[in-house]
Amino acid sequence: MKALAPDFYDRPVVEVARELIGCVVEHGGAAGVIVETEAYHESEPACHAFVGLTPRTRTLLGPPGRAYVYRSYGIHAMLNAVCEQEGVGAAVLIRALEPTSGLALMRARRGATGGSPRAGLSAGARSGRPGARGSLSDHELCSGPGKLTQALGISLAENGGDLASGPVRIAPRPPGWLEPAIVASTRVGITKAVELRWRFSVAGNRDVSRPWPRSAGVRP
DNA sequence: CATGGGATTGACT
DNA sequence: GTCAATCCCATGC
Repeated sequence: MKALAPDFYDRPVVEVARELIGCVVEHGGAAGVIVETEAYHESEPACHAFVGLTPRTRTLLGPPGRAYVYRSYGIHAMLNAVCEQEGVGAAVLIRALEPTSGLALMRARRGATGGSPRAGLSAGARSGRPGARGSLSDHELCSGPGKLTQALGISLAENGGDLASGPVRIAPRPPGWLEPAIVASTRVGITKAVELRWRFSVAGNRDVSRPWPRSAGVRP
């Protein structure tokens, strides 16, 4: 699989966020097409790099084309692609994938421990719902930033890795994804700079993490 | 050194 | 809709 070169990421982060839609993320024997992204830039307060260089933002301020992986809510790993020139804190958060290969592996990882502590044990069995565990649908595997890292087996150990050489790799849009229908909307789960429409997703795709707000103008 | 807050998810009321 | 889990790290004494 041919990966995107570092210079792909060396341009305005919002542009890269849009261009990454349709590209393929691969790790741990599984892969999926990116269907949702968000851009973050040091010039706005929702970005971790807003505060400048700290141990946490070292990768974020480093050279483009690297993976920035951090832990969220003490539980989930978040995968970002570092963008813009070295010294500028900017990254694209990969928020959702449409699974394309290694689905059995994804399902195994998602069903196993590693996500929410409660996921797995008590879940489905007790609620009586058939199959809350062990039989996740394809659309439940990678439809969220924490879900996709779990499905691909991406952990904090991958922080700083080169996205061209791996272990986490990103490849260009495959045939059939050359011109995705992209919708822009506001970012999810943040409390600052909420007005920026820096979230991009594939219109109508079933693997996105959350429905589109009315303002996005997507027809169901 | 102590504290507080998340770029979330899944279970439960 | 509400809520807890859980840990890294930025911030403030």
